[in-house]
Amino acid sequence: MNISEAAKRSGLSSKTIRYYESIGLVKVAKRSDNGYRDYSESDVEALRFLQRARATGFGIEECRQLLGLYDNEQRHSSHVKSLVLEKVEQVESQIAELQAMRNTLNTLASRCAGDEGPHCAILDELSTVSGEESNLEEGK
Amino acid sequence: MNISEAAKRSGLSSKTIRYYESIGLVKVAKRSDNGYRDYSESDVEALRFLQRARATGFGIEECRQLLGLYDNEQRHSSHVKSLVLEKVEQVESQIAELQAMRNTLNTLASRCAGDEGPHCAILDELSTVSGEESNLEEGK
DNA sequence: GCTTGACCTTATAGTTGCTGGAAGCTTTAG
DNA sequence: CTAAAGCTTCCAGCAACTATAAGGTCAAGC
Repeated sequence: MNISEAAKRSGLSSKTIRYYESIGLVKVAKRSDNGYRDYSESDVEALRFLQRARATGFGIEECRQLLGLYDNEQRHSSHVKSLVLEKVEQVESQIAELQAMRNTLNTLASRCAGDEGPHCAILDELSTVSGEESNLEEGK
Repeated sequence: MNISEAAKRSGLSSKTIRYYESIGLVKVAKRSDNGYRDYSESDVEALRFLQRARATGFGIEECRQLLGLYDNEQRHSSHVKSLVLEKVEQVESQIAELQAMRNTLNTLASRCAGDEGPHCAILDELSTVSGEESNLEEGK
């Protein structure tokens, strides 16, 4: 099957598939007589695996590891599990960062009248010299 | 003051300050006789504003808008507030995405024995054809 | 047989927000 | 006087693609 069919079935774009090939994340596709890439079902399986792993938050290099384990009959499932648990931690710390941001933003918004006038507590806070009594971080 | 002093006071790096100048986010700094950039207190104030806004989650283009409002005596605080509230929404949807990811990862991990054997539910799930009864998304 | 349009190919550049390094000034400390 | 630190500019690179250009191929319709 041609690349666009493989794209449709894997959920990746054709561009992304070529890109993954170019960085060696998937093996080089075999070519038809016309020079087009030609994919088999098992190629699509690997592509779908990647699509899922990426959507689940794994980076390219982590996908490379996962794919290596996927292809390795000698793997230990504990190894796979630890990659996943490590990723959970990373995702959780990202969540915490974003929550802190959201709290700061909400605090800023709550202090601003949001009217026709030019005075704005948000701008005041953003320009405040660190160390002045603003307590922005505390989300009061 | 020289750039490294401005960097220290604003919380940005010298590189970042030069970068902001190069993309027109801050006005071109005036130069001393030796060709070094020379910053005033009010320059530092703008830089600090940017440092805060970036840390609070605003992108470069959003910072440009905020800075425009900061410098505009005719602004309406409602305009600033709506920028902030829009950002809150963006941050919240990012949080939701990451939480979904985390749930998926936890579900994956919980199904994997994590032992010496090669069988691994995580790899099975990641390679499952969409539409088969896995219910990964539902985080069961 | 020819055209049209969809699909394929490669190669290159752009995205975001910086960071790092090279090569070459000036200034400062010993 | 010399060495180190600090400044300058410009170019490359990071992640993970996406967009664009310029071209080859294929299937359908006339």
